[in-house]
Amino acid sequence: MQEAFQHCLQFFQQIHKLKPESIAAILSILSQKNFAKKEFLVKQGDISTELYFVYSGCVREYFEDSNANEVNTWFGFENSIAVSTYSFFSQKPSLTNIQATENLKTVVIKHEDLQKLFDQFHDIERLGRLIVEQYLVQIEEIKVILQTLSARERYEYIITYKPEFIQRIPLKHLASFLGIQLETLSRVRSQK
Amino acid sequence: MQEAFQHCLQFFQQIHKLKPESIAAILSILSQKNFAKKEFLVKQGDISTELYFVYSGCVREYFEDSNANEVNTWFGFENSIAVSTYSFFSQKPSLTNIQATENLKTVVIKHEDLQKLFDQFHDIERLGRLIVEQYLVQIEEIKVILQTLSARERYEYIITYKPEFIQRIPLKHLASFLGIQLETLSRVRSQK
DNA sequence: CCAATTATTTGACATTTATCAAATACTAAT
DNA sequence: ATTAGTATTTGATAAATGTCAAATAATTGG
Repeated sequence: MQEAFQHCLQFFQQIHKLKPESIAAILSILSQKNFAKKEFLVKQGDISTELYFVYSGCVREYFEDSNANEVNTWFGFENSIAVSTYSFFSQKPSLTNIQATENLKTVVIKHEDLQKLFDQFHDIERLGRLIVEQYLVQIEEIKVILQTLSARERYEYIITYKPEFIQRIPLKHLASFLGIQLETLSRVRSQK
Repeated sequence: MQEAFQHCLQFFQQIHKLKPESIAAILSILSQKNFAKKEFLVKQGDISTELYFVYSGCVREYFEDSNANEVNTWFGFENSIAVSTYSFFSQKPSLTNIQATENLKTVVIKHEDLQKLFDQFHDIERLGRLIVEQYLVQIEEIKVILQTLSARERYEYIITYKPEFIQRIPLKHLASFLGIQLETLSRVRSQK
């Protein structure tokens, strides 16, 4: 049995316990995909047909704005789900790229397979709902950060609540995630 | 048959068609609640046990920050669902208030009843998942606004994509929603 | 190890936004 | 209509952040 699949399953079961048939069904649709650093899981403009459980490595989600600046919208590490939400949910072209920022091992779930599991297994649909609920609450938290905090306070929030970001994400990416300029972030850091 | 219930049901069915038994089950748990302007649907610190479909009127969601400033996080008009997400999902104390900003008619769904329907009817659980997915995408949109746009651009976004906000929401509330000061918003408006 | 690239810092200055104070405009209740 | 309260605007100034340029530091592939 694949190590990565087990981790993925554990991730799910921690959110919602599944019955044996559902577990078997999920295991039957999982596959594994590895990405080299800088490879893309999802490209802006493409329809995202897959969702990824990050088993090891790190990804970033970003888009290019009208001035071709990259705006980073999300970072994912081990034991998180990487998905271009809008595209995966609506099956319309993705607004964002998802890119490996380290060599990456993922477990893949295809949209089509997942829909079938949702149809067949009520408890998997429940799991899906709960995951989306959790994801939503996390995004709301970041939204409030962007709405209310100064550059310095945003950085302090990261230090306190997302210390792994400092270790693993280049400041250039972190800056746009926090909605500030790289130089401002650098200054805020030095005056701490 | 209550007018408001029908509207609520239509709202749901537009997102996901339900089977007759599920419709009947939903109708059996709906109730109606009206709020006078300034009344609270949810109070910061309380556990939110209800979700509201706004039939008429307008609500705002906000919290008080450490300096007792109000930060508005969401506005809801007719045909939307007002819910303190974190609290309703987790059944922990709410981080936000939800308050009627106009006299308000709502259809109420109790958390406890909803969980029972989720257990009993797979298609209602599906509906729940789809609603959360839509809500999430909307929040991500606002998050990007806060992450990337200047005060002027934020205001222009509202004018273009949320014109009803200008009509129905006092600038004071809109300002904190956009993460800018009231005076800045006023100036941005005058120089257009 | 070295060269080339990429990441981060620093400086000078411009621009945007916040802050504080006050004036004006609007609204709702009597 | 009048008054009190609330909402919005305006002005002067301070503070925060952005921009552009360049220096320094770190990392990576050969």
